[in-house]
Amino acid sequence: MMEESSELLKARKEKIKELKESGVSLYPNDFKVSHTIGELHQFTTLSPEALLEKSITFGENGITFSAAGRMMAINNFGKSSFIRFKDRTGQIQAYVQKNIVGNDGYAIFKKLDIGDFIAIEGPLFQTKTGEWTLLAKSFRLLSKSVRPLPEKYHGIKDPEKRYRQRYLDLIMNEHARDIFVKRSKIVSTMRKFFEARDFMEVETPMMQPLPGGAEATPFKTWHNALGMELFLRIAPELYLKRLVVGGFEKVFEINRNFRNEGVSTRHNPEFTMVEFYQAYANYEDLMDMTEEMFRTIAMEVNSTLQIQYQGETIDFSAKWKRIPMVESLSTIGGIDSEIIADSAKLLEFAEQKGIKITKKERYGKILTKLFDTLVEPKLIQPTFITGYPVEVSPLSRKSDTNPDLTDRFELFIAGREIANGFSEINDPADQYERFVEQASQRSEGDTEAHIMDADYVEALEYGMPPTAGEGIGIDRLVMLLTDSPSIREVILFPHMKSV
RNA sequence: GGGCUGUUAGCUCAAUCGGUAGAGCACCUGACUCUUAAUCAGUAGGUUCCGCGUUCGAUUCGCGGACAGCCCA
Repeated sequence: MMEESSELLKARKEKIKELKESGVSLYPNDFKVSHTIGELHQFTTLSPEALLEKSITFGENGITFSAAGRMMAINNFGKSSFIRFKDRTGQIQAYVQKNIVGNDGYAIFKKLDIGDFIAIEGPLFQTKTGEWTLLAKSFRLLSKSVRPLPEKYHGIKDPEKRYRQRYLDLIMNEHARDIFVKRSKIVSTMRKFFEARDFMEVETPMMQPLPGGAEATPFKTWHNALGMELFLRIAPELYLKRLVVGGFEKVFEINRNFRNEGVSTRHNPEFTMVEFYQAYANYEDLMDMTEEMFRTIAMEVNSTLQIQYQGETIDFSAKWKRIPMVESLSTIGGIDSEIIADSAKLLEFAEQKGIKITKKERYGKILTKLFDTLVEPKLIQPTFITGYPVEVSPLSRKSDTNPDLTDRFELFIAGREIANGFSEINDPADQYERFVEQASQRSEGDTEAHIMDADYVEALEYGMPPTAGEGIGIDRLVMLLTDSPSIREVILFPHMKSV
């Protein structure tokens, strides 16, 4: 890359040579800032009493501040210049005058470029338009940039470039920056939410000998020293429940899962989930807790419970609906309840709708597929769908009132699944049978069916307290709270094909 | 996996019917000590994503490929 030689790069390299010859250090490492730019702006809003108390004075003879940041704009006037520079907390203007920094100093200043990191030392004053500005008594180059930044007004727009060179996106697009600041806040708020409820954060294996806890195709890898195949985890679920067996009654893990699937506006092969497990709780307790959590996060991040998402207003405040899946198929999906009740008619109906059903797929799976296409996209407001069929819920506890259904829910917002929770199976015999059933579906060609995990069943045989657990897709939650149409907007470095 | 669209200067975008590829910003030179996308004058900057084909001539038309965006499964 360095040997690339456009006119622009040549011009910068020439300047670098001249700066070096003037004895200017291009990459010094000894400068200390006194204040962030955000703090400087705060000072300008203080009352006269507060300023007096802190001994802060403004104007040409005011006290000296030192701030540093990346130069974003230069307006040059021959013998003086206005510049804009920014740090993580904001942007401020500085005024550099030849008669203050001297002829030699100004000559060096003129060789600096947009994109360079600079330190300014001097007092704050107001320009004739009232803008607070740092008057440069002195300045210093802190780091030279060699490549020009994207255009100052239009910035960088090409999505491919924004994702591959995210640093440019973050420098130029305030909105992109805000998304990731919010993302960080969402995760930290969530973490505090759990800690306040006596949950313990844990880390379980990302490399697993048996990939489990979800229905998905895993990535494979190889451990040389152990001489064994390992899989990147598709979910932490089974390990977290082993911890509940071990006596950690409230645990959570916020981390990456990996699924060997295509990429889309909703899918990235690695994505972040929180999973949490609580002993002596059931799936209904978790629905209550989920509502509370989402409200807490929304208030912390957006200061409102009315979420604007892609033109829709999503209301987090009202009590969220809880609808059994079978009921939703008629009331929302518009399927006649007689058809739903009859397995053969249902199959016929699904085929009419163009939904592919393999011969071996059972009633519960057909229900789920119909739900995915006819109901899910219509669930805009937060809605818990409950009562998932046993066939598609190999880790969920069977309902006491209907053994074909499980004590499970999924949460849908804006037509997307965002959370999945259930009362856990703690009967080892039941779990073993479910695994056997999954294995048979696997042998019939369902490559995503769950793998028998005898080690996990053994753990259950030592006894697990009644427990409920849930997973929430962090990326999708961030999409919602930042009004982002694509998952790539909320992942710093989304996966792209190599060029 | 399928369909549609896109790829032109560092960035954002133009280019008529197939006829010497342009602009703004950035860069460079000059003027300018209160600008706010500063202004004014001038200069320079191109593998038009890659390959093949049609043609006297291809950014433009055709075929193949790469990457990306959107939609669908």
